Amino acid sequence: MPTKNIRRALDVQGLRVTNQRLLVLQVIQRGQGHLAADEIYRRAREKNPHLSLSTVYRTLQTFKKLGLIEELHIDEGHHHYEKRSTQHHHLVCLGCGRVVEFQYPSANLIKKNVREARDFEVTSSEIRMTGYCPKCRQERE
Amino acid sequence: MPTKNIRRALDVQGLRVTNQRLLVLQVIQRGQGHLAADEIYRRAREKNPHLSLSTVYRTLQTFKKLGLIEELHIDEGHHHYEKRSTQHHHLVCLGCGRVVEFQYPSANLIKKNVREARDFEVTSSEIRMTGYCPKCRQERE
DNA sequence: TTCATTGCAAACAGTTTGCACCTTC
DNA sequence: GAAGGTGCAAACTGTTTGCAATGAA
Repeated sequence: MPTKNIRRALDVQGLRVTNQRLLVLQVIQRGQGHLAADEIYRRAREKNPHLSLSTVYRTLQTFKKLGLIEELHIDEGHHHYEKRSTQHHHLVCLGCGRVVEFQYPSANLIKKNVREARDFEVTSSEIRMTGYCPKCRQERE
Repeated sequence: MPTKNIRRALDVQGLRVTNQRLLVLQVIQRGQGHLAADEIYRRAREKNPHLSLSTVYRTLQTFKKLGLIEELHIDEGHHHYEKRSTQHHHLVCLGCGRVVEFQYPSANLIKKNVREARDFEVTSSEIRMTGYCPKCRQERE
């Protein structure tokens, strides 16, 4: 997402464009999927060692509300964030913790069905599977 | 699940059958879906006021490992637990927090596809959607 | 100049752990 | 009697918040 769009997204809400916000967003964009807050913090601090962790959290909440990023509940204990993009889902290996993303086009169909069957306005959906990747499966034997 | 089966499940692992474990499991079984740890604690204490919260947590971990219950990541901040039963999924209302369960038979198909496409041994899957229930949708207008 | 935003430290919530005592087998 | 389980309090982890200082508009 070019800077211009971020500016607009913030502007519309009367929010200010700060270095911290631009930096956090940059980290998330470069980070290819599901970063935890403390990892975002770590990476962002390489560029701006003054950045505080609470700013990271506040920024993440802000971006979430703006719809710029999505919050995932991949594993226990903490959240992950990633930029909002083409819908994809997550496959979590219980052995090594690796997270594989996969597309599943008919997820939209499920969404539509649920909407109709339950009269629920669905704003987001996530399919999350856990199991063992080929490598960990081998090691378990 | 009758007591006999619980006993066996524990027995097989060399684990002991204690009042606390039976009590926690009973609460979960009666609790019809997704209880948070502190709610389980609250309910169990009505029967045994001596029960400690850490025992509840330890018991939940034990049951999870045994496959007697499942841990869900429905919302932020804390986990939910429910007895392992017929596969169902969750629809979370962002307005009132209500969680509606729904069945989705073709979830198994997705599972199978993912297994084949990714060579991933899938042990569990959850579809989680967020949105607004009819009531909250009305109120938002 | 004004008001949103930040950094810091302190508070929180949920969960885990060490240890002495208790219970199941 | 031995080993596993429990209760308690204290520790931990991830996240949030109050407040004074800072910086974008």
